[in-house]
Amino acid sequence: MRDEHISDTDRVEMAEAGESLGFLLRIAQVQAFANFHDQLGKIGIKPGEFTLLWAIYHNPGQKQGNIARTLRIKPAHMTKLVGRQVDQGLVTRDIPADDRRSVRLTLTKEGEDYVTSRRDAFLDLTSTESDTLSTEDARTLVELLKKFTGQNACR
Amino acid sequence: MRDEHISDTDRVEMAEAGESLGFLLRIAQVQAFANFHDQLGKIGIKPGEFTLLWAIYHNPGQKQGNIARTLRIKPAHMTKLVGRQVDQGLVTRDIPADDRRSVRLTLTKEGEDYVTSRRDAFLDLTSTESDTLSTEDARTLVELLKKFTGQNACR
DNA sequence: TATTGTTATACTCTATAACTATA
DNA sequence: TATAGTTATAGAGTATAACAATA
Repeated sequence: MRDEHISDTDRVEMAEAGESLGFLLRIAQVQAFANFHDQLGKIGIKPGEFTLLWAIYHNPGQKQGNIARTLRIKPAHMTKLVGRQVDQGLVTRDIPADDRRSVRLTLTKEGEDYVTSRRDAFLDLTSTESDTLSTEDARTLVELLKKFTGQNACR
Repeated sequence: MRDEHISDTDRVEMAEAGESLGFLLRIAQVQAFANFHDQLGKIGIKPGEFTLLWAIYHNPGQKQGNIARTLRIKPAHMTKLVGRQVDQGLVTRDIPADDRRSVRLTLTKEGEDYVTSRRDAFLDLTSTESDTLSTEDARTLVELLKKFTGQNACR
């Protein structure tokens, strides 16, 4: 099974791992973020941070835990992320009377302005990420990823 | 465009971002790694670490930089990763006479044993990652990701 | 001058567990 | 007892820039 030779070209062979979903997803994600990051940096957006603001914008008053689960952010990290955005004046925390354990998140006026002013740049990027794929392939890829992650299913 | 209501269910709406390749790739990767990590942890494998050993195993004597580029590992981080594996006695560095700037990586006997003993467990996991997809969909997804990342193209 | 890799620093994210307070 | 979130700590990964050695 072992490649019994010394690599003499620049081509790196990944054997069975080259067919692995986990491996390919990691590579693809890093690649998508490379484009993403380059562009977003210019307009002062960090992917993770903006995605969180985006989620709160579209789900005002949603429970912190639900947003964290959707974005696959761990509770401990979520606390820090939210805290940072509260400090920046972009987000407010509210403790609802009906369940005083939970925290509901809403954007401040500044937070809304932050999102709306960067919305177009953000969406432009997320839609033009796939230079190497045809429109049709990109759509199929997105649909399969949605299925895989359950983002289109009820939770 | 804004959702003008207070979220009253646990469902989190991502609007246009829910169609974004970057967003979905991140979610998918975290999800794939959750399964992956749970299982691999039991047999003492870290995904990134094992993937690097796997790449060296299949490309003995390959230049460090080429492997790093394939795995999308940054040079600075690669130096540390390789150093750790050299310290563990799994990898050896060689400076070739024809280009004394470069480093060629090879597994030691211990490194080869490490990979071969965990090979089946690793491949079992990478092939059974996709519970939520049909075999056909999983195959399509893998092919599209390969196309997107250029893993099947020459470099 | 350009390339290969190293060092150093700071930051982001993850993993884990112990903890508070509420239910 | 279970759930929602917090705090604290350690580690993994990334970004960046300055650097040495070699081509």
